[in-house]
Amino acid sequence: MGLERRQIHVAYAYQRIAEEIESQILEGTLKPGEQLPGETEMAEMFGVTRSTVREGLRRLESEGLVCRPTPRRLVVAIPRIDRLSTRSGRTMALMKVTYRELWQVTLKTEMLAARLAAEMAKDDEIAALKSLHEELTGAEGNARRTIELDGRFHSQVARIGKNRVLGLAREPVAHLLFRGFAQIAPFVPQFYKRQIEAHSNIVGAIEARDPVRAETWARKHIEDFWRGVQIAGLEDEAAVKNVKALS
Amino acid sequence: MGLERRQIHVAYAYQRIAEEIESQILEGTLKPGEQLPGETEMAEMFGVTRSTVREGLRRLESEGLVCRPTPRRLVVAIPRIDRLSTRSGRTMALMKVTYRELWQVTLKTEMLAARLAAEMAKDDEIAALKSLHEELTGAEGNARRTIELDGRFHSQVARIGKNRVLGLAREPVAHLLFRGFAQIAPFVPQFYKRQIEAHSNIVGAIEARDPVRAETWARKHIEDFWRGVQIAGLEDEAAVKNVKALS
DNA sequence: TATGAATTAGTGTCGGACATTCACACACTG
DNA sequence: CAGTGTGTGAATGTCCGACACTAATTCATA
Repeated sequence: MGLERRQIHVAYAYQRIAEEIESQILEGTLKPGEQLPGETEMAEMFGVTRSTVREGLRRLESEGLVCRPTPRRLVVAIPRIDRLSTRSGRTMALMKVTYRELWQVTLKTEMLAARLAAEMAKDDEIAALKSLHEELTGAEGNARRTIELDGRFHSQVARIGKNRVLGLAREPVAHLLFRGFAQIAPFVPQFYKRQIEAHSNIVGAIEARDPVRAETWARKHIEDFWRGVQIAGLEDEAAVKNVKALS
Repeated sequence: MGLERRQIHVAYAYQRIAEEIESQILEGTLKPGEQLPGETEMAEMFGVTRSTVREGLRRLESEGLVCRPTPRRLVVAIPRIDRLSTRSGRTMALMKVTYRELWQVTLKTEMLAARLAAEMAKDDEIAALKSLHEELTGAEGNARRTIELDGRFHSQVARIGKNRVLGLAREPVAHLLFRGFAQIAPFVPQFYKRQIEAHSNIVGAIEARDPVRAETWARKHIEDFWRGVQIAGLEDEAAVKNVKALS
């Protein structure tokens, strides 16, 4: 039986400022796009110094809830997905997650993405996908470029599926996993061709609006990647050595 | 053909400070747990004022790369998963993602979580799961408590699976989706019982180390949830009305 | 009306200041 | 020696005031 540890947390002024503004954004009192008053004005609004306001604003900025298109305009914003991705990616890297962990999740997300894409695809989206695919075909042998284009290909597939939650969830994971291509390719040179072929089939299935086939090929594609991971002996290896190199 | 608009971005001092420290953390020069110099010291290290350093630090703090257990200790940290979750959750709420989007993803994550749990479970983890399940059984009829315990149940299942990436990816999504329970329960009172039954079966399958059955029950469980969503007519409804209420 | 110049106001940064309180070291007690 | 009290110093949180630079706005001009 004991004393519960409860946060006393007599929040500092700069924290309360941040929280206050945050609240108003989340409540909807402040709407995305709306412009906030100047620092000086806020300072006297909240009864603190400008320095204190600024410290609070830095936090909101970093959280993506406000942004400054130019130093003079401070507007309410919706956090950008890619920023969140970066952050998740960094965290996973710092946690030293393994290829196995990444792969298990990616297998599922990419299958889902492919299926949804086949269900939802519109012609222009397919065209965009094809053009990406062709670019990738041309990049055969170039690991760096392949990784870049592969990532964009899969992102595009996901985008076609019109599921923003999936987009949010898969992005950092897939990104980290596919980076591993660089470590695998030297062991399995035929990987380029296999990848291109799998992508072809995925595109084909999406174009044919065949969700099942799309999902199947996505599965094959990602399973194939796992084989590569195994050949390279990376299963339980941390997926990212040098976290810094992520950006 | 034109001049590309490229970010000129003559970074401000406070940004550079943040980036510099960030770099050193990501590179590994600064290791988690390590303590940083005082603000004054940093200020003269970087040749700026303390105010400027502070603004930079606020960003790092908010990113979770450093934390202050007490105002006097500033230590390098690994971003906490729950903080990331909060942020993703907020973003999804602000984006007004639908139940459909959340559900499509959750179906897959929870199936995977259940399967992995059945493969990896250790006895004490199962015990913990059972105890959670009993608590939930006792909460029948209480929506708020049910949501809380249901969330913890699913998180525990995921934790048993020993896949941190899955944990990271599913947490905010599942959290948001399951909150919908409160809107569904009034329409489908028998939901409490169905949920308890499904959880029982999941626990049973995990205990029996039967991945397939675990996955199957997880699927049934989440599919059932979708039926609830449909009955309540929420399919394409934004999953979170009042973002603020996310806590 | 559209273009350019002038004005103004606000940001980024600086330096200094002070109260509070926390970290560390030391003394004290059992 | 372990564990508890005390005291000192230092660092934080907050404040104030100031200035250069630049971007938003206003005004003048064609």
